Parts: sequence; structure tokens; C-alpha cells
Amino acid sequence: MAPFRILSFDIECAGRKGHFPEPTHDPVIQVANLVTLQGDDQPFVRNVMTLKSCSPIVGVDVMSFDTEKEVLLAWRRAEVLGIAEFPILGRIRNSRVRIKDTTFSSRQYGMRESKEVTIEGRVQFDLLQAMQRDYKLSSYSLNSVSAHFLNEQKEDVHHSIISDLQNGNSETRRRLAVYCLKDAYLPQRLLDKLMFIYNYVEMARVTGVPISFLLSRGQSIKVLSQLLRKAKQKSLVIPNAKHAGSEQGTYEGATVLDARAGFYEKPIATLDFASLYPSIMMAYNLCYCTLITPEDAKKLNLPPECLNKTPSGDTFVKSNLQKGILPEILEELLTARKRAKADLKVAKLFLLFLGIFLVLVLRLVAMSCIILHNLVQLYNEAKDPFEKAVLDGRQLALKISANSVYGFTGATIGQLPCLEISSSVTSYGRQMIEHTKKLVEDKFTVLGGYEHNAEVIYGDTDSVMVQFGVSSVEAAMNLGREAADHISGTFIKPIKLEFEKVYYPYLLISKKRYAGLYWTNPDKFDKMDTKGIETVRRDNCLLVKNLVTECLNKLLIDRDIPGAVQYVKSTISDLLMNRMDLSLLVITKGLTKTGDDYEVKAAHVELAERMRKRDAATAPNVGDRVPYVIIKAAKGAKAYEKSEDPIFVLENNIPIDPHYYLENQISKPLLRIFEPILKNASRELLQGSHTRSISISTPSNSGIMKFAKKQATCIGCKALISNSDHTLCSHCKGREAELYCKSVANGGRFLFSVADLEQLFGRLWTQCQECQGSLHQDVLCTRLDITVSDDSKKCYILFSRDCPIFYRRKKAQKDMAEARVQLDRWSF
DNA sequence: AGCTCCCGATCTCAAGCTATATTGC
DNA sequence: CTGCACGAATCAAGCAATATAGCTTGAGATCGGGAGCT
Repeated sequence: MAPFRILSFDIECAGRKGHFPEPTHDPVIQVANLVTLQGDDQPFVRNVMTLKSCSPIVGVDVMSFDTEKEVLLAWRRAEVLGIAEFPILGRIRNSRVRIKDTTFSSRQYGMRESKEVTIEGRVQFDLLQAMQRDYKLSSYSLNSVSAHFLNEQKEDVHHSIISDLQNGNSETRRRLAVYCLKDAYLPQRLLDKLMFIYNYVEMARVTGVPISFLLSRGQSIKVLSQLLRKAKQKSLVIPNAKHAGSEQGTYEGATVLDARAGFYEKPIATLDFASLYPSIMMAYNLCYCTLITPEDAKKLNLPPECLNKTPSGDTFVKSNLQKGILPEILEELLTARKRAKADLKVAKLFLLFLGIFLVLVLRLVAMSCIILHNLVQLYNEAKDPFEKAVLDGRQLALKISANSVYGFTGATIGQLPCLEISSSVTSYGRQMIEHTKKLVEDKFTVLGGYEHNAEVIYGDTDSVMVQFGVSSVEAAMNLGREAADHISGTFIKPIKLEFEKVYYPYLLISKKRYAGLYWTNPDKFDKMDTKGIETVRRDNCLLVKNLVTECLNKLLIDRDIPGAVQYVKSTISDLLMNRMDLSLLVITKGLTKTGDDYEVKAAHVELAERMRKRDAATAPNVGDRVPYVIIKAAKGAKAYEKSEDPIFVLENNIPIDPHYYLENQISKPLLRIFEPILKNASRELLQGSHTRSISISTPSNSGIMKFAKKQATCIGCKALISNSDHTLCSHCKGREAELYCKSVANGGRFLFSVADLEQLFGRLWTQCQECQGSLHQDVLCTRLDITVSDDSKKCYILFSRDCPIFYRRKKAQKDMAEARVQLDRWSF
């Protein structure tokens, strides 16, 4: 098979939002830019008419970020321009591209609306969808994704100036082309870096579905496909189960042992079942084809030693009578996962012979060139920690696939639900974790000849956390291994309890929430591991995330409690004095359903609705994440009345509400962390001189004035003043001379000097220029009129919402403009 | 006429419940 | 033969748990107005 050739496809057209400007003399670049990148060739821009000459193309052909929307836009645009050949993108002569709306909704991925594009003969691989499925991020724009994975950003060109660039001279058109090129190039780099093709080809081969299914369908199709494949081999027929519409309801899931919350300064050993649910299904031969009713068993006169009664009361035959299909499928998935884990080991150990060995093994398993190619590459670059993360994601995907075999049997609205299997699996699981807990606590006692009594402090589904009482990591590891071996012996193969790691120290907050240092060898900890707390959640603002992470670092790694307290205090003080970057205060939440379906008012939902009224084109849609900040408003206003678009806040100089952030965002998470460690945490952290800030009075409270409004502020103390002709509030009158000096010279505590701000802006500006890749041109992604006052250049209002620097530059700009105005307001 | 008392209306606040978002396994 | 309207069919891994904010409810506090008394 010929190697894949990957064609990156990107389309840029002016008037994205459905307004189509008049066709220009050269419609090509406005319609589409196709960028092909093959090996070491120089990337080049082709116009759409020459696409057909790119053939012969094999394999994955069309790949982009948000392919569907882009094709649709270009398609409409081509229609307006009367380019009849455009929709012929497939490899079948005269077959036209067809586009239709689809919605996909699942519990795992939420509801998403998208466009389905049929391009015959080409496999589409939409990076946006792949990203949304494989990685949990706060924003999925190409810009922010590239920043996250590639440390590189694209030059964002707002659609409103595309026409200008196109109608300008050859230089401006070149810039437009460069921009388009980058848009096509970035997805390719992401594709390579995250090894999407490699991973998806593997997943498609293991589960037996087309690559497109992996992006457009859910988990269950993979399981069904494997079932069908196996059933065919065995000449079995899968019934076309008519789900009778009956709400069979839900069944009992796994046990989560009660958490003994607290801060543990002794090592905690963790014992895990390896792939618990799959191994239960394998051990007890649970399958559709082994389930039997007791009556049938009697009728067929089956001997009881061939039957297995599960704790939930269902009966399955043993494998000597009939081996189940599901266990076989699981074996294959777990083998694939083992392979993936071995690759991870290569990355870890960087061993030459193992690499070669794997290449040889894999050559037998998968003859595909791409896999070989990637493996060689994998071997060469395996030391990169990023690579490790990608490989880890791959084995995780296989783990999830294995687990969804169990999920498939429990999906009551799926193709083939079988609650007998799924509830048997969970009942075995519940039994096993209780058994493990009991065994550990019974065996490791002072009476049993050990130094201390072991205590199980927590456990979730397939793991138990044990405090053996010893104080060295090494001793805990030895006891952990001993316990794992001992307990594994009491279970049927292939169920296996493994000793995995030691946490030391360990901060257990509640069920499913903990943090600790993760040790796999006794000399040095591997990393800090946090589960469920704010550091890993996406629904907090960055401020909370950073603050909590930093505190945990100080508390767990440095063991520096005063340092952590000091850090919290200074952060709170910064927040209350309004010295916080807006980008740190942006909260994002996913929009899971359409506006009407929400029963209660939530901040992000209401904001999305308001934004839709303002400008329907840029407002978030279902499935998008909505960023917002909380602004100052009347006392007692609900959070949903105080949420606002961060861009809107910056542009209109709306004050944010620091007290909201203090009370509703950072206080509780901090207390949860500090409480087990520090007595009187609340008093220490949240009260004291650092919480006294310069008070800024809120606008009048009467109903109509509920929303904050732009008002002049006193230069001295930033209090709002009613008469915008005045410079100072009545309090600060008499300090004019002093304040003016501060204002002009070095910035005072609450003021920044014009010189400072200009310097800051300059620095950020340079960074943005670097991100666009050239220092010799204006940055397109900014507002030129503010900085270059004597220049009559056209003012491009452009922004990139996801650039972390953007908010800071925007604020620096704003502050600088204000500082100038304030300087002018001194009328001596 | 002015003051007091009573009763209903309104406000406030806490407790409990529910919806929503997100994660762990 | 094509385009359009309409209806039918298809599709969606699982449960446990925490945190937050909105909503409801009920108790108590407060307020205001009218009746009655001095």
C-alpha cells in the first residue's frame, strides 16, 4: 500500500457570517486555499481549480480544523461567485460534495451540532472533532489548541479585513496567503505531534470500524462492530433487539469506600485491580451467549459445576461449556493496550533492543507502513515527555474501549442492552473491593506480626488506599507488593490486584478528591498527582487553578506552610486591589443544551443568550464553551446577571467584581485544602489586613441601574465620581500636586505612569509580533489607532480571544490610553 | 389631631431541594 | 429526472460523587396603614 498522502485543506472567505461581498477580479484566494505538504516539499498554495491535479491521492486526503464548516462556507461562496467546479472535491468524476446538518449527542461527549460533508474517495479527518474527543481543554479554537500543544500561535486575521487584504497589493495578498497557509499548516503539525493518524488507524484496526466512525459515532459502534466480527467467525447471529421502549431504569454501580479525609504524613500505598471490569467478564465468562435462566439450566440438565451464579443472582455457564464472545473481544483489546503500554515503556526506558523487538513484533501484527514509520520515529524521539503523554493517551483510549464493552451491555438505549451482564459485573466488583479491604485490614495487624495495624483510608471501584503505618516509602512499597500478591492469589485468573504506587504525603479531601506526591521508586517522587480538585477542573478561572496548584506545591513538595499562606495573602491582596490580569479571571463552562431547555438560569447560559442578541454570528453555540467574567453590579444581583463577555468588558471598561472572585471562587477551594493542614485556616487566610482594599463604590442600586456602567473614576483612589469633568473625588481634593507627580513620574501604588504603560505595551507588542513570525510588519491582531496617534492608518479591530497575551495587551492599551486621558485632565 | 396597637403585606435569611457541570473509575 | 415536503427510522458506553448556584419554602423581622383610644 502506498504511503498516505495528507492534503491539508483550509478555506478562508471574507464575510464568514453569511454576507458575501462582490466578487473581485481574482476570486481564487477568496474562495479556497489548498495547501499541500508532502514530505520535505515546500508548502504551496493552490487554488481550488487545480485540486483535481493533485491526484493520485491515496488514504487520508482532506484534513483540517473544522472541515465541515469551512467546506460549507466555501461551497456557498463558490455558488455566489458562480464557480461550478468547486463542489467537485471527491475522487469520483462529477460527484458533487453534499452537505447536511447533523447532531450528535451522547453522555460522554455532550451534544454537538455539526455539518456532514460527503466527499467520495477521501477520508476526512477533522482535527477539531478529534481534539474535542481526545483532550479536555478550556477552548478548542485552532489558536488556543496550537498554543497548548505547539507553543505557537497563528496570526489571526479578522474576516472583516480579508477583502481589504485581497484588494490591496501583492504584498497584502501575500500576507493573506501566509495566514491561510498557516491555518492549514497548524492542523498538520498537530496531526503529527499528537500522532492522530497512528492512533486512529490502530483503533480502527482493533475495533474494525472505518476511521470516520471514530470521529462521527460513539463508543457503542466500536463494540458492536467487534461483536459482529467475532459472531461471524463463529457463525452466530446477533439478534436485532427491539428495545421495547421500556424504561428499564438504572442498575447499581460500583462501591466507593468512605474517605477518611485528612492530611496523611505517612506513605499511603495504593493497590489497584488491573482492568477490573474486563477481567471480571473474562474470569466469570460473562457474555450474551453464556447467560442462561435457571429454568433452562434445569431443563437442559446442566450440572451445577458448569454454572456460575453471580452475586446479582444471574446464571452464566462456565467456559468449558461455551466460551463467551465478549471475553475474547476483551482479550484482544487488552493485548492492544499492553502493546501500547510497552511503547510507553520504550519512551520511558529508551532501550534500543526493546525498540527493535517491538518493530519486529509489530511488523507481523500490522504491516502498515505508517505504523512502522511512526514506530521508528517513536523510537528516535521517545525521550520527549510530551510524546509520553500522547502514548499514555493512546493506551487510555484502548482502556476506555475495553471498559465500554461493559458499558455497552448496560446501555439501556443501545443496540443490545443486557443488564444481567452489567449488573453482574458491578456486583462482582463491589464484592471484590470489600473483600480486598477486609483482607488487608485482617492480615496486616500487630497480632499478625506486623509493626502496625493497616488501615484502608479510601478506595474507589477498583483501588484501595492503605496506610500501613510505616513511615518510609520503601517499607510501604514492600508491604504493598506483599499485600497485592497475597490478595491476587484469592481471585480467579485473570483478575489481578497490583501494587501501583505510593502517595506521600497524601491530602484526602473527600471521595474522588485528593492530592499527593506520587512515588513509584523509593528514591524520588515522580510527580504531584491531583484528582478531582480545582487544579484539574475546567470550570474554574485560571486564578483559582494557579493559586491552588501553587499552594499544593508549597504544602506538599516544599512543606512550607507559612510560604503558602503568604502566597495566598498576596494573591488576595492583588485581586482586591484590581491588579489581576483579566485572563486569570475568565471562567469557562460548556453549553450543553440549547437556551430554551435550561430550567434554571445559569451565568454562562444567560450570557450566551445576551451575546446572541448582540451579535448572533459570534455568540457561542451548543457544545461550545462559554468564557465569562463576573462584573460589579448591585448588591444581591444573581451571578447570571453579573456575567459578561471578557472582550466586552475590556472594550467598555466595565469593572469586575473582585469580591465575587474572593468569596465564590477562591475561598472555598482554598479552605478545603488548608483546613486539614492548618488550624484556623479561615481566619489566617481570608481575614486580615490584606483583605482591606480600596473601596470602589458600586453604582446606584435602584432596579434599572442594576448593571454596572461606565463612569469616571477619581485618579487618586479610583472611586467613582458622578461628574466626569472632575479629576478627583472630594476625598482626594487637596492632594493634587502629590498625585500629579506620581502620575507622571513612577507609578504610584494605584496608578501606572504613562511611561510604564508604554513600556509594558511595547513588550507585549513584541511578543505578539514574534508569534506572528516577523518583527518587521505591523501586528494585524491589534488596534493600531491607539498606539500610533499621528498615523492615519486604517484601524483594524482585530482580536484573538485565546491568546493569553491578548488580554494583557488589551489591558495595557486601555490603561495607557486612560493614563494619557488622565494626564490631559490635569488642567494647569 | 395625634398616638398606639394590630394585622396583613413584604422583606430577609437559612435550610433543603434540584439542576447543572464536571470529574473518577 | 429533479427538487421539495413530509414522515419514519436511526442514534446515543456505564454509575458514583462533589461542588455550585438557583429556586422554593417557611419562619421570623420589619413595615405600613387603618382602627380605636385619648
